[in-house]
Amino acid sequence: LNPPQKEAVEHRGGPLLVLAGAGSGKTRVLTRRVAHLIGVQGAFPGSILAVTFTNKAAGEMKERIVSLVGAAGKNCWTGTFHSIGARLLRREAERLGLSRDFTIFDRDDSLSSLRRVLNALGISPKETSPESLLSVISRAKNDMMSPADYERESDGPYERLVAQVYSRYEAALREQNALDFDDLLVQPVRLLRDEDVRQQYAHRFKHVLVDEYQDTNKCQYEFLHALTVDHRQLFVVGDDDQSIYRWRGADLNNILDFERDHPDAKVVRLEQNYRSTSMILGAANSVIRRNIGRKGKELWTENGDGHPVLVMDVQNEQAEALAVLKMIKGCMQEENRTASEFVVLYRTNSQSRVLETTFQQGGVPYQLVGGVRFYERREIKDVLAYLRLLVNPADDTAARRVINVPARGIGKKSLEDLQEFARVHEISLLQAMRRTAEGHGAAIRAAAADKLRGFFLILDGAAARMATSPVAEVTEQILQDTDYEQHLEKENERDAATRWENVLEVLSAMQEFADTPEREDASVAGFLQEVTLATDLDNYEETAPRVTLMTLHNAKGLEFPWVFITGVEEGLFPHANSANEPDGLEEERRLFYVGLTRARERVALFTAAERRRFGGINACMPSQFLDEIDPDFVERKSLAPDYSRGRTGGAYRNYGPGRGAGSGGRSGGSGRAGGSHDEWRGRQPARTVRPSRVDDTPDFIPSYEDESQDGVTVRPGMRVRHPSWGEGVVDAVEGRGEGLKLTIKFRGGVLKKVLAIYAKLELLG
DNA sequence: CATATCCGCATTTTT
DNA sequence: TGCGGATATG
Ligand SMILES: Nc1ncnc2c1ncn2[C@@H]1O[C@H](COP(=O)(O)OP(=O)(O)OP(=O)(O)O)[C@@H](O)[C@H]1O
Repeated sequence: LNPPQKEAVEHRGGPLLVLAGAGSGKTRVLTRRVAHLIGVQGAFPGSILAVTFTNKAAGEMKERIVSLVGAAGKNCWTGTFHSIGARLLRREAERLGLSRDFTIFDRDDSLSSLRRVLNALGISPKETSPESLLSVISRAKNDMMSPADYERESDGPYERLVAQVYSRYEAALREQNALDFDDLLVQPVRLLRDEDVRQQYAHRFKHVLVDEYQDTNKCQYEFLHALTVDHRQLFVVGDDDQSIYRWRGADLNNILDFERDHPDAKVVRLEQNYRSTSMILGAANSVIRRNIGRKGKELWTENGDGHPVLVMDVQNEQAEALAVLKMIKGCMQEENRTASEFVVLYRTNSQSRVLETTFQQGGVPYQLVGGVRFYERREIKDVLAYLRLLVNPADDTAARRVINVPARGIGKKSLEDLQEFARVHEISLLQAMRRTAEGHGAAIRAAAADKLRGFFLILDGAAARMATSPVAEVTEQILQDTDYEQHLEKENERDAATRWENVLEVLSAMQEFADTPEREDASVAGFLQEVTLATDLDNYEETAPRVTLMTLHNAKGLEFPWVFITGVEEGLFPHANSANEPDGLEEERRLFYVGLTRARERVALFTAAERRRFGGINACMPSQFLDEIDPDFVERKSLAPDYSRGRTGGAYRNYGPGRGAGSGGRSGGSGRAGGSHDEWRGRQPARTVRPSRVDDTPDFIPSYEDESQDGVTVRPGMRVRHPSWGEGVVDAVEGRGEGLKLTIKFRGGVLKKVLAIYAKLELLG
């Protein structure tokens, strides 16, 4: 630790803020602080509450503590705000009038409940989008506004509508004994408004520590305040330049006003960056300097200059993916790097698709973080819905989910009738279903009622087994009884196998959960909770020999030797929608800063001339952020500018100025410097099976052999040789550029379809 | 009521 | 382009 780091770690008395830029060791300081509190200042592990940004980081911190002080270390509370909130609420459920078995609703469940509310209010989801309503409500909750508060302050017809929906939505959740994600933050604050409870917990948690403080919201602020207002042992670390969650309610003022809110606060600044080369740091600093209202930090490093940030112009997203792939392959081969050293970052999840397919075809293993979460997949949620009903029979959302899975002849109409019956009799949907099955409920068709009886046979059987058997076994029986595998096949033959595998994975997760000794909450509710709060990031294996693909948001707090950022184009990054939000551009810039500062050694930014979006091809302009990087830290390169039908592509060519792209000279868009297609093609050697490297390829672009032929027009009838299949004749040509596929007839009439750039083909004529 | 097919819309980012 | 909701048909 350097002196200021040490000062922070060893600080005694009063609130402390470590305000420091990227890679300056904030997280390290936080971890060491916990160790110091226990090891040197004699704090009990049980008196420590440490909030981390992921559950994984929380687990690692706890492990450290346990290795430091032994089993007692388990008594400290570490976790994300959400998981800590959930844990607190399970303990204190009755005080809030909740049952201990409450269900945590994910976004899907919340939306489903909201849709039902809209339906009951006669509001058409077409006119009023449930998604945007939910986000408004979520925002209100994170700002600690109750439905009544919202109603009071509502202005105009839309807000009045929101107020009404919000209030009904909350009631719907309470009726279902459910909490949404935001409740996990809001309800603990409500809980701590009871002075007795507050004192009890404030007394227990004598040391409260928070990582990534810049992205806390009002609600989290109040939570921390309630716990620390008396003893003032609040230790937070953060970087205002890395706040990227304003859109979900994060309040930068929490960190900006820390000193004002805590007059007795000490602020420690860390200015030495240990992560990145000075080129990368210089590039990142030059970008973030453009934001206004910053605390302002000067970062320096003892690390060497390193290499400039590479800016690559490519034709389209396919060329982009391929270029990334090739660079990674080249580096792995020639610099002996492992796949785990690379991360590919992007602004939107949809950009991962082309990367995935390219990596698959190129045989490079990857690890996708984010996107559709595992436990949000339909088949998984179906299975878990049965468990949810066993734990919490009031969970109408789960009931709605499984009522017709597998098909029981209960469609829209019967469901409506059942829900209406439940509403009139003030019972849960499950109870309405049971009464109907027993013959004194809603009037639905006899066949459907019969199927419902079958449903309860399964559910009640499972409930009975639950007392004696492990969850995994109970679930397995449910799957058998419902013929779920067959259901999957009937539904969609193509995906059935994958889906079933996912289901089996859940079973093994249950087993693992049950087999892990000394769990705080080993109940089924505990399992469901863990699963709902788990993110991909928690399962992320940083040392696995795979390239990481993830959004820039998910990359916060991580570091990699090599960072690729794709899609650095106007409208995508910064995202067009950000223009609608106040200070949206600044937040995008912070996100860019976060991306750049993940890198230890090298950064490559990609900007495409065109990109497929919604099926159409859109022309793209390079992102303004590229111009904002100080030219001294940039090296600009252009890849083969254009591909035309029937020619395999791929050689790197250098068109741009070697250095200092600056702001001028970009008006023509990117990557089109090569003139017309024919002209360009005409200049290529007639036949180059293994082109020598383009001379001016700078040495920091990994040198690799281009595996495709370059500049050759392939036509049906041409003879080729394949290393393993021997000689053959091109039968058909489809696709273009990097996606060029050849159907080749080999000896014996064997037809093979190959991607030209990967098949090591030799052209014979 | 289930199934097949069509159409329209979407992509910002996440617990 | 691809999914999910809406509509038509059996
Ligand atoms: N005093 C130090 N000596 C050597 N290396 C250090 C020191 N402090 C931190 N590091 C290293 O610097 C890197 C960044 O540390 P850390 O992740 O804690 O920074 P951070 O400020 O939390 O970064 P960010 O805000 O970007 O997430 C890590 O690899 C860490 O091991």
